[in-house]
Order: sequence, then C-alpha cells, then structure tokens
Amino acid sequence: MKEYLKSLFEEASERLEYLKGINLVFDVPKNESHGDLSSNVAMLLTKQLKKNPRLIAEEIITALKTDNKIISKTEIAGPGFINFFFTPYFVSGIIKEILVSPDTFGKSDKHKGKRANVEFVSANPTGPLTVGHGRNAVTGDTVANMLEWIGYEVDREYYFNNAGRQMRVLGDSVRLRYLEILGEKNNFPEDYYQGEYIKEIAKKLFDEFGSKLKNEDPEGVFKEIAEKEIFKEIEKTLSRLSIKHKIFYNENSLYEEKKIESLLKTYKEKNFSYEKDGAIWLKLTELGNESDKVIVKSTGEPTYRLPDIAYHITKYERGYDLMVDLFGSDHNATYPDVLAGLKALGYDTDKVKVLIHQFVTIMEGGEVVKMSTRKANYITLDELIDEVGSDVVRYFFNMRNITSHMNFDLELAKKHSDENPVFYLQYAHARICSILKMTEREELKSSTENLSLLSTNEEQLLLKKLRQFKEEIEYSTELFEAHRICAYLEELAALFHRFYTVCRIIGSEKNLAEARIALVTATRAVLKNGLTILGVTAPERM
RNA sequence: GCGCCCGUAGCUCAAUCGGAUAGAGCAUCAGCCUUCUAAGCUGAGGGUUAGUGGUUCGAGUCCACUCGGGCGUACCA
Repeated sequence: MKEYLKSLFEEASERLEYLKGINLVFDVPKNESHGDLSSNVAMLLTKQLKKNPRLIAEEIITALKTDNKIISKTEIAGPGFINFFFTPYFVSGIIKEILVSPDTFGKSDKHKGKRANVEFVSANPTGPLTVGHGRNAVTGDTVANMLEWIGYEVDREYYFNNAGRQMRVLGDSVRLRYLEILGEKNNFPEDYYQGEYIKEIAKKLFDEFGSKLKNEDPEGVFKEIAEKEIFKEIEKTLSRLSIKHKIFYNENSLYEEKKIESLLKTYKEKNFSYEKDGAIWLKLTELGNESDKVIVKSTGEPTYRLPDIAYHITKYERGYDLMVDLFGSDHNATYPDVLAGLKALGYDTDKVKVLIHQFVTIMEGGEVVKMSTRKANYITLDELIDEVGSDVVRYFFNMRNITSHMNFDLELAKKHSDENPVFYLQYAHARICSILKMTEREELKSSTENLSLLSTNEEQLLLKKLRQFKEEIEYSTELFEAHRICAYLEELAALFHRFYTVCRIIGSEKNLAEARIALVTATRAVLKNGLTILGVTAPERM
C-alpha cells in the first residue's frame, strides 16, 4: 500500500516542485473512518510554503494520478491530513501474495548476506537460571529470530567465565557439602552457595567416588564437576524454551590465546593507557567518557573491562556486520567503557547494539521476592516453566517492552494461565485448522478466483491487517522490539475472531465460501509465522 | 550528588519520526451457543497520561524543573 502511494507521490513531484525529496510518512489511522492510510505531509509543508495546510493538501491531491481500481477515495480531513481509501479489489489481493509461499510470508531479504551475532544469557555456571535470566534468554532468542526473518544469518552466542572467586567458592561449597555427606561437621559459610543443587552435586560425587575425594582440592574435581553439572542444567532449561546457542565462548580462551596480553600491548603502544598506583588505567576521559578506568589491578589481575573488550574484538575478527549484546540493567554502567575502548582502536561501534532489559520483579502473595543466586532465594526458570509452560513463559517475556520494569505476579501467572493472551492467539490458529478440516469434508477448496467477494467490513479489516505483517516485522526488528509483534498478533487474532462470528463459510454461496477459505488459510499462515518468530507453538487443536 | 530506565484506567501493560476522539487484557456489570471450537463475540462503566512551566497548527511522546520508584555509580562481573 505504502509503496504504491510513494510511487504516486514521486510521479506527482514532476508537477509539484515542493514534493521533491520530501520525507513521506504514511500512518494507519487509529480511527477507520479516517481511511486506510493517512499522510501529514501538507501540514509539514506549511512553514516552507506559508500556506494553509488544507490548500496544500488540495494541490497535492489534484497532482496525484490515482488509479480508481486501487484507490476508491481521497479526502482532506482535520487540520490537513490527506486520507486514502483503498478498494476491496486491491485489499484482497494480499491473499495471493501470502498463499504463494505461506511459510515464508513476511520474510524479507533486506539484509541478505549479512551476519549477526546475538550474545545472550551469558550467565556464569554458578547455579540454575532464574526468572530474571528468563527475560534475557527469551528476548535474545526472539531478537535472533527476528533478525533471521529480515535476512541476517545469525549466530547465537553464550559468553561465560569459569575462573575467578565466584567459581572457587562454588567448588568449595560442593566440597563442604560432600564432606557433610561423609559425616564431617563443618560450619557452612553464610556467603557460600546455599542452594539444594549444591547438595545434589555433592551426592552425585559421593555416589560415584565414595569417600575417595576426601582430601581433594576445592579448585579441582569439585569445581570441574560443579561447572559441568550446572551447565548441563542450564542448557536443559534453555532447550525447554527452544533456545540453543551455537557458540559457547569461554573467557579463559582469551588468556590462552594471548589476546588479553596483546590488547594490553596495543593500548600501551598507542598511548591509550598509563600506570598509576600500581595499576594500569585506560584513558577514557580522552575518549569522551567521565573518568579513566582501571584495566589491570595492582595485583596484576585484569578487571572485566579488558577481557570484555578483547572478546568484542574477536567478534569483529569473526566478521559480523551486527553484534547484539543483551544484558540486565545492573550492567548498564559497564558497556560505555567497553565501547569506548573499541572505538579507540578504530572499530566501528555502530555495529554493536547493546540492549538493556529492566529487571523482573517477582511478586508472590503481594510481596516482592528478593532474588539472590548465592542465598538460593529465587524462583528458577525451570520452576516457572513447570508451572505455566514454555509458550506462556516466552510470550509473557516477549509481550512487554524491555525498557519497562516488569512485575511478574506468580500467583496470577499460575492461576490465570488459561486467560493469558497467548491462548487467544493459539486458539485463533487452532480454530482455523478446525474450520479447514471441516470444509475439506464438505469438499470445498481454497480459491483466489473471486476474492473481490470478500467485501464485508470484517473481511476487509482482516485483509488490511494481513497486509501490514511484513512491514510490522521489519519495523519491530529495526527497533529490536518484539512486543510490537505480540500487539500485532493480538489485533490480528481479534479481527479473525470477529470475522468468524459474523462470516460463515459452510452454507455460504460456493464462490464466496472458497474465497473465505483462502482468507482463513492466509490468516493461519500469518498467525503461525508470527508465533514462530516469538518462539511460541501454533497448535492445530486445543 | 551524578548516570541510565520508568511513572498512562482498580491491576498488568500498549500507543507506528510529535498527529485526529489515549487503547488492549485482567477484574466488575449486562447480553449472545438446535448452525464451521463459547479458550470466542457484542455492549457498559472506569483517565487532569505523577506535577508545573515551555516549544507549535498539534504533546502521553520533545525541552526545563519538581515529586516518586528501579538499577548503577569499584583496583566485583
């Protein structure tokens, strides 16, 4: 629709000089009596032309050579909007476009040939994933899906660190629990990992090795096994949400491959770093940031910034055109340093898109549940999936803008799970499947021969919504906002349900019935594709 | 103190570069199944968009200030 109008305006600019090179925007008006598409161009020109916007609008309309097979009406409304109304003939044509290739309708090759890396979850293996990680995981995977849909080849990546204090404590936590099983009394420290899963790992070790590990070092087998077991669980949890990372990148390999060392050397050579108080600092103030930051502590150990920068450099070296980083708002102070460090070395940081999601607040019984992995005071992602299912979890995290703080009322999620909007969408899909089975029995087929028979208000509104799908995906992806897709699908499902209650297939005249079958088949395809992007299943019956 | 995010209906959230009468779901109330799935549809009530001022044809959206909440502000990640 928009493409057609754009070409009309372009052609008209031959006659109306001021239309040349103008930034044309068409909106779908909220109120359907304002037409199918609306332009505010006349109002934007008032300053330049010093004329009443309605007069400008009139000039524009006379200059447009509209085809009355496509456009049924143009009007000037309100302060100077130009509203366009499309013919039913044109509107229904979308069905043919969808049915040519239903499974790929909405895909675009806009970014074909480009490669993207989406890094998400990236939790260190110290415990099970919590609900908070769930938001990160679902958002990351959905962003990856969206990018694939507009043509990117996407690698899903998980960055982790199995060195450092956290992991030492983890290993020792397991060791102490193991010794407890052997009957040894000890004072389990308060700041150690309190979770049940530690005891389970210890039990596993006892079952396999008996008391042989009594004098083992906490850094050795305890840590190793703990890491392995926990990662296994993390991957299992993610796979329940249909999430699979292609690459697991261990921070350690940056050291092994001397990337940290060489980066440090580069900064020194280029005079971006200096020594002070026994530490090495990066000159971030010179790069426009607030203050210089330490990259190597006086102990000789790098801070997180150095490996983070080195890590991102590997992404550039691996040739990605787009790198998406996803993390929670608690990390929002860290990425400017990393980006500045990259920019200093000449890397194009426009290729990095940092997405920060706000926290998930868990409410239970009207109370906020404080989350801490170490204190084992958390609700795991697994428990949540057990309660409400993968589809609800994915949809729930996708349906809200990540910039918003999110209240997750557990009681409500459990109790009212069958009233979740995801079921509304799935129900629409299942309903269509059921209709199509029924019409098959009646020996009715889908036909695009008489689509102009689809002229009721319900049919036209549904058709127009189907037309918006592709643009909706592109727009949502450019903004990295999956919640728009949820909103779109809910509107689409609502229009379908309304169509269903008013327009019948079986019992209608044959040509009309077959056109309607084509319509619902197309609707089913769009619903399914939308749900697929969100990572939600499209059941054939409910 | 400073930085980022947020404040919209009773609750959870939308609102397409600033567009026309601020929309959904839940909850509440009133209707609709002898006919393709009632997990559905129709209707009603519910708002000073936290507040004040500014920018303009037009502001929930942009700017300034105030109030309130979250997360940061390390030689932790």
